[in-house]
Amino acid sequence: MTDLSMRVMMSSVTVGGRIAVASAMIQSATELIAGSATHLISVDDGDAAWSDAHANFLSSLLDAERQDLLTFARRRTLKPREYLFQAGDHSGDVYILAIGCVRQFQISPTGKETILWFNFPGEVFGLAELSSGIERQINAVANDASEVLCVRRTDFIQFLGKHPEAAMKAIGILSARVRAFGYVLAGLTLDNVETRIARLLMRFAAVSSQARCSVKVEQEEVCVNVRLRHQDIANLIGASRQTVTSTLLSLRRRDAIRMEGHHIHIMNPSHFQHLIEQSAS
Amino acid sequence: MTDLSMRVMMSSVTVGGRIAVASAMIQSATELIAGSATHLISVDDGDAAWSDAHANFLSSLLDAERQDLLTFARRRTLKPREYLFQAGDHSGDVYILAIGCVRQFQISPTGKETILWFNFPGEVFGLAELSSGIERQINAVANDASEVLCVRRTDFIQFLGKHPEAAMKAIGILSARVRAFGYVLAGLTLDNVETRIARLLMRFAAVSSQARCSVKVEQEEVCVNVRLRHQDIANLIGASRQTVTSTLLSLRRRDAIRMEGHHIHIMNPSHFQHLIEQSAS
DNA sequence: CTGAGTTTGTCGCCTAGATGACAATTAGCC
DNA sequence: GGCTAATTGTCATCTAGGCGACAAACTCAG
Repeated sequence: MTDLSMRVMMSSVTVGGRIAVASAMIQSATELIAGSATHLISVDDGDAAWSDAHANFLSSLLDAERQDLLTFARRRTLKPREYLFQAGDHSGDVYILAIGCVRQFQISPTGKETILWFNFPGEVFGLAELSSGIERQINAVANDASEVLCVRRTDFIQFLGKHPEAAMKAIGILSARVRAFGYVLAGLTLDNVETRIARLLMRFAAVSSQARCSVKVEQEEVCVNVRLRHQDIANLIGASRQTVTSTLLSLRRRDAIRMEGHHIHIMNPSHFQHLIEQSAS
Repeated sequence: MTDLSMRVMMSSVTVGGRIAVASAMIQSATELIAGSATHLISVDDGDAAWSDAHANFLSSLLDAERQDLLTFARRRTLKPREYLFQAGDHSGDVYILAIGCVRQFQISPTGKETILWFNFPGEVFGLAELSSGIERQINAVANDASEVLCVRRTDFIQFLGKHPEAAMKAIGILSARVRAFGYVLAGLTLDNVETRIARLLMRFAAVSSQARCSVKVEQEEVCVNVRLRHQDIANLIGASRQTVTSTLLSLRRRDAIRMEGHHIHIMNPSHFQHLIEQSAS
């Protein structure tokens, strides 16, 4: 497969009941082309939705489409922890993440944070408020140093109108997102904290870009290449920070995972998957 | 406002920070035109997403669009509890609910049901599996006697391609669905069972069709016109049946709600809303 | 290198809510 | 009307995991 054909490849393909996720990343800020995939991680079938939901919208576009979209785009650089938008804002932009990682979350009246989504390079977001000019309902903040492309809502709508194929892709991504949330929902009510954490890690491992993990990845081992504090994991799975800490510890003691600097490595995915299933009680 | 203009009215409008939901229903199976709204229920602003997510796709289409779509559609009648599709199916159809109520849910390996969504008349669903011809991930079953319009996936895609406006609407609905799930997610992790039930009732009250409630609705009182067993509520909010029973009982004893045959009436929405907020602890 | 600020690791206690096991109702059906 | 199956109401019991309160370990700016 040439690099060229890779450019427009969707990031997931179904292979006999399991899906092989080809993780892609934007290699150059100015080129914005999907890079080559180096690792294949198989995740649970139920998580097909998960990887489609994180699909690289930008690189799935045809060259002409992409070109057209980029003419509308303003580029914006974000420092870690810098807000892209906040609940209450009126900015009617649609965003595409070029580099980095953006966290989307809600804040409850009591100040608790619920993380809804992590955006990885190539993903579109901010579509939700696309309809009427309602104010933003959620918050988006850069998790790492990031670059986003900002497209005015009206321009984006116009773009989609002009390129039905692209609109179809947007619908596909959104649908996958809905399904992914469905799984999260079910998991939240049915699984215990350990299972929820384990599943989360598998998903992020499949979806986060592998390329940046400096440490040599052993044989089966996969890397969850997202900077996550225990508090973040807690906000993601709806548990308390303490519980996350001790669960993670227990997982480590059982050699299911390993810390490598600031990210987690899953020692043996298939074994880990197995562990998830039986722990589900 | 004439009946005619009503036909293409979107089902929600923003009114000073709160939204007034104009509940609409399909009055005649053969005509498929949105009926007139009789009640206005205001819900929490955060729930704007909720009503947009339940938007009446069919009646939001222009006449020409609707006509075009209907040429593709086969009609199917469902008895209560009859399956429309099941996890594992390969039916690549997109559905539009004409009459009745359809329940979408997942079954866990241990046999537990998680209800993801209730479809009300006019809603599109089954989009999720629209992308590649993956098999259905979830189950859909008629909650009441229902009628659905079935459109082959390829036809639907073609339809959207031909009518960018309609595609935009689909995107809008899907986005709202994503947002709505976000709220459910946050509620699930932050609120206790009483609050979750209360919020659920408010949402369903806003979204379910009012017209069928035979009993005279007192002054402020609103009707949650969906047939829900305690078990269903439990599956919807992720609680046990027993807890739902006793919580509902407690709500009744405090005159917050009232049973009317098989559905629940919320005695005083604003008071109820207040109750939700303070109970949230 | 240093000190403030953040993040992790550890305890013990305590409550919301799950679970199982019933009895009491109610609905649907012949 | 009468019978069965489904649904609701009630308890007593048990536990996962929340919460507060620390100490230890890291991070990073100056």
